[in-house]
Amino acid sequence: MQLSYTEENYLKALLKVSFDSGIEAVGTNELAISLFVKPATVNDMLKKLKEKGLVDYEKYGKITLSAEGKKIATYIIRKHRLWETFLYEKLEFSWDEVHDVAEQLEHIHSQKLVDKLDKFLDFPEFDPHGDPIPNRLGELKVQFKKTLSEVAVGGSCKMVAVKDNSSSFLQYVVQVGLGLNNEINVLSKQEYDAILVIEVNGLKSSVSQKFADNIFVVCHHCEVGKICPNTQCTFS
Amino acid sequence: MQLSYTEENYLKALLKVSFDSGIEAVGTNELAISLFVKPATVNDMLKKLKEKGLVDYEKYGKITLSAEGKKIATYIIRKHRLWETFLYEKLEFSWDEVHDVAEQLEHIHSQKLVDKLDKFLDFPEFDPHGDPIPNRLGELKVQFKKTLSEVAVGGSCKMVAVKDNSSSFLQYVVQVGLGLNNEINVLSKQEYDAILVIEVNGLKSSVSQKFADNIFVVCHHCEVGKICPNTQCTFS
DNA sequence: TAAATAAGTTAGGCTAATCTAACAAATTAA
DNA sequence: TTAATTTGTTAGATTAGCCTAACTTATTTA
Ligand SMILES: [Mn+2]
Ligand SMILES: [Mn+2]
Ligand SMILES: [Mn+2]
Ligand SMILES: [Mn+2]
Repeated sequence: MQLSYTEENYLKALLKVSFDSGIEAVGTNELAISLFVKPATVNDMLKKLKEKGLVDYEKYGKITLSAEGKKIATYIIRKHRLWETFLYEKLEFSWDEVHDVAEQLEHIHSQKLVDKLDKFLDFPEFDPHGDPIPNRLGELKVQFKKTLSEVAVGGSCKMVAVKDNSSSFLQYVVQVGLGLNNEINVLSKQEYDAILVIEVNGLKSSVSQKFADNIFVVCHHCEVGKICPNTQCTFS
Repeated sequence: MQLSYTEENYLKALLKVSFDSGIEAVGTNELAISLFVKPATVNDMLKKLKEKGLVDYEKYGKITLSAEGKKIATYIIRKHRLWETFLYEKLEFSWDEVHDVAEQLEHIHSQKLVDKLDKFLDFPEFDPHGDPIPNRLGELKVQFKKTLSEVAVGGSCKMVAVKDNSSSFLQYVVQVGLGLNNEINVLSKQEYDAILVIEVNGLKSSVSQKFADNIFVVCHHCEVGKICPNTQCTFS
């Protein structure tokens, strides 16, 4: 089934919104916000996607992806993250520049291109933002993780991913000396507004709750797909 | 000016048709054939492109690209050929597979991507089909060349490009043992139907006039951008 | 040069993706 | 449990890119 650029984006948004909210069933308005269109527009498209068997949904009910819809959405994510990795690893893009270009590249239709790109990059498991890249079968590594705001004062952790992929946020992350796999010490937290003082590679910074909510961390002994050897670890 | 996928294809077709025919001014029907649409459709688009200052044309007159239109069309060609080179050189695509994917990739909007890709490929001057790749300034290497059908019986030459980029033709070229920079000896030619007997790396094959019209060749002493040291050379 | 043919244009219609405005159903609060 | 609010749907319009059928202009050919 050859889908349009737009149809693909609706499927991807559905997967992303349900993943981010933690709830499988998604509403029309929610989806409209995520796609920067009006609810009426979403409603039209939903009818078409239902017709094609890509979403399950009844009038006034919640929306979920069908098995086929989810497969396609996952494939789009796979392409997006492979392209981000390519741009970052091979073309010297910085991690805040890759997303917008990948938004375009993810819609190129060529199975061979995706497989060859995957091989060229040596089958990467994570993209430049720490997000897992689905493999040919749609499987991905699940990382047990918390946000930086959940880490106790006095504790330390390792950054493994970012939640917000916007250029402005990512540039800010770099500014406080942070990058993937960096150690973070949480020195103190304000009662009143939850402002955190953190230390990264000797550099101390004050960051907001909002900032800390968008940084994913694990215990610094944690390894992907394994049980953490640290018996005190509260992440896995 | 951010153009649509379709508008870009019209500009590219205009450049290609005028280049292939050797005549700058192009007609509505000609363009329609090349784009697989109807003349009426071309007419609609022409009005829009004229409005945007990308083509010069008056009702019932011939069509030419404006300076701006030509610049954009050349940039699309640059992207197309860089992507073909990437697929061929880095992702193990064969030369008959690259064109269709490049037709999609040429529409990705990112100046940085193009420049970085160019650098990653070490600023290639020719694509896998022997076509010149315009540089950042839109300049390209012009190769003096003839078609294989113009070579005299008993003569020899070197293949430098193909005219037809279709998968079926390119596969046929490989089948007779030919590739870029291979030496070809023209052993004989039939009076009646111009069937040629050629020899490539010791392999003899009979090829049609149509085939020979689509193979571009030079003298085997010729080098791009230089005057051939062979005083007998009839190519440059 | 007049008729025939080719080339180009116009009018009107279709579909995909979007919108606004009005309406209907479901949920929440009083 | 009614009223208010939120959420979702429908009807009707718009734009880009395409079409067919009918028409007009330009070019050939007799
Ligand atoms: Mn991204
Ligand atoms: Mn990412
Ligand atoms: Mn090509
Ligand atoms: Mn080419």
